[in-house]
Amino acid sequence: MTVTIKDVAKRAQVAPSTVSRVIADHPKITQETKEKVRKVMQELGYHPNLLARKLVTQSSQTIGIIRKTSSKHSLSDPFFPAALQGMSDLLHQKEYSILLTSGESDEEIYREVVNMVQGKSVDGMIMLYSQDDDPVLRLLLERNFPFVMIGKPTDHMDKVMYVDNDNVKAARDITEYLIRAGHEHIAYAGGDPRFEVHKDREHGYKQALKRANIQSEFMFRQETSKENAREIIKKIFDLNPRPTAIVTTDELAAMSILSALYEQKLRVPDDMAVTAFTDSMLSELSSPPMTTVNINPFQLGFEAAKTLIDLLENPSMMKRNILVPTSIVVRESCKKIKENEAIR
Amino acid sequence: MTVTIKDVAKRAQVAPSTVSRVIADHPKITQETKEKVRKVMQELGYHPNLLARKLVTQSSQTIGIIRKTSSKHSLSDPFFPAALQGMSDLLHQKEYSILLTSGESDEEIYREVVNMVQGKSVDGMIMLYSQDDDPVLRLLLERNFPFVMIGKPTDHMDKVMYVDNDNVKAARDITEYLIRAGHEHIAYAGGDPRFEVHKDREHGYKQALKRANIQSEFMFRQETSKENAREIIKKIFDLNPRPTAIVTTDELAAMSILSALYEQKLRVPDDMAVTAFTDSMLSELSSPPMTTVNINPFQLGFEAAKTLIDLLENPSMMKRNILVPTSIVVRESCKKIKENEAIR
DNA sequence: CTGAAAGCGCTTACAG
DNA sequence: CTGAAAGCGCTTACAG
Repeated sequence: MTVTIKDVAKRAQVAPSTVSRVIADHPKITQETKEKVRKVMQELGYHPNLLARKLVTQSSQTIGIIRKTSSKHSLSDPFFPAALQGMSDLLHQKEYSILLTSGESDEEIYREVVNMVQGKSVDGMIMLYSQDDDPVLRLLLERNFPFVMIGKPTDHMDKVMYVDNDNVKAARDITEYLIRAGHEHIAYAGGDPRFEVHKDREHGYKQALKRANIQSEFMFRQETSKENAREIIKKIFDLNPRPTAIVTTDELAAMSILSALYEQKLRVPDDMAVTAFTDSMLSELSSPPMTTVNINPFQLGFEAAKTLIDLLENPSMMKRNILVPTSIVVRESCKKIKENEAIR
Repeated sequence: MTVTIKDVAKRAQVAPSTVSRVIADHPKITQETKEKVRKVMQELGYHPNLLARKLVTQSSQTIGIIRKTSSKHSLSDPFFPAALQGMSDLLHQKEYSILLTSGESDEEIYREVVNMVQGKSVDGMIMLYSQDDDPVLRLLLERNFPFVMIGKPTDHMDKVMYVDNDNVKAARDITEYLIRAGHEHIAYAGGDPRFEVHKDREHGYKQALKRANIQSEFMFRQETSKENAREIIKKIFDLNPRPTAIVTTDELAAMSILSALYEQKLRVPDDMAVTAFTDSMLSELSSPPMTTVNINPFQLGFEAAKTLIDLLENPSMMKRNILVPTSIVVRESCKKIKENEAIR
């Protein structure tokens, strides 16, 4: 039923190997034969079987993407689609396909990765997270399998290539921005510190306070769902002195906080300043639009893919890590504290 | 370097075919041989080469997902990740992998699909959209290639299996909801009517007005970016009589509208009622939380994948289309118009 | 219950 | 410049 290289060869009266070379546009085949063979391919509607090619060339031209889907939260977080788009852009350009993990639990994901790696389904992998003591990371390292991490490895720093923001700096910057705006009591609502990214951002927040000689520190570490946001707001407004600003570390968290404040009829930025991370359209479209750390998720994805492809094309390449710069996009969710108010 | 079935066979002193059967857990192999072979597989760290298996079984155990990435807009729209998660869940359960298209333009996407289909990289496809006069659809149909569409086909209705909401009804429902709340002048801000989904929703909106004997109709069809939203709001407030409610057809559009209203210091729902579609976390987290048509995107993805797998397992199965029910989730972005006001 | 052989559809040294 | 042959790593009738 399906037409193979042999059928083409027979019809064109050449050897299968010649057809194969025509497909590859091998320079040593005459223009004449090429044309003859191509004509037959047309006629027969021939299309190469990629599976067969992959088997013999031992290369899948496919990249696996490992994502954590654990929290329901992350489903709507714009980071994933943006980073995916960045990877997708570069990989498409290089003619690589994208294979996605679909597991929920850590064990499932681990098994999928084993399958991809050992089953030769992918030539390389991109990890979309960095986590303490991660079996997936260990496996990749053990097998010496090409991969790039988005985020900073907690371990084996010298062995893994990664693409990341300077998250310490990013969080420090936004905190300092608030300090410059006159805020002295600043709360932090971040994520699970088992993930490196959150460790770094906590760190940056603390650094900023320290440098400004601010003693008070208010950390909230649970996933910032709407319910948790309510609690956080409640707690914050019970505090004395109470924080006048909240640093959050993703857009959904920021929106949850905005929402909780709205419920309490508290105004942003008048009653409370709020900042976000990521900077997708959400920050622009929220009410009020949010002042946000733009971490360039598209670029993170793009550079990760690029680094991985470079590595595959040149396996002995020097290890290199890439820091994608961040910037603060000022919108309307923070305002200056008046001098006299700042002192109270 | 890599250990193959032959290596295992040699070490276990059996034939390669036996090893193959052990892997497949063939019932006619003695427990004894199975154990012996499995032990050797362990020792050698054997893992089957999936590529080879796929070539010989002529099945890739992979599903291709065709998505339009054209508009930048769609990058943050929560529909895609939610539907992806639904497909992912089912496919993972059935041990299928997911291959994503990465093309931007229609031509690129088309070429990718040709490659997947002809190159035997996927066993079936899921189309995440339905569009007029679509070459991709034509190709799939011509090749008689198994696929399921999310959305309603514009053509060849009898030949394509699809999973969809009843979008006419969904839009009618939400419009009627507003009418029941006393709104008489209701604007509609929807998307490009080349996509079937938008045609249907326009239709539903109009139906509701007609049934209620409402003459005034206000349609805005451009992609509802923040800028367009500003213009829409401006136009609406110049209208006389002016609409008191806006039906939007996705969450980002709704947020844009909310944002434009916020800029003008107009209050929702007091000055304007706004409704959304999809119902991800966004509708819950916006300020105010939005009354939304829940289209169950996860379920759409899940059912599409399920239908496709059923079809692959039983190619002669009866064509079946699935309608995923929608419901209105009432939150705070609409309120009743007072009787006396409703009359003006 | 197990083995030998053929074959999935390609590519790539090796010859000539 | 082109062909014959071997091989990528599996699976699956066919025998016995």
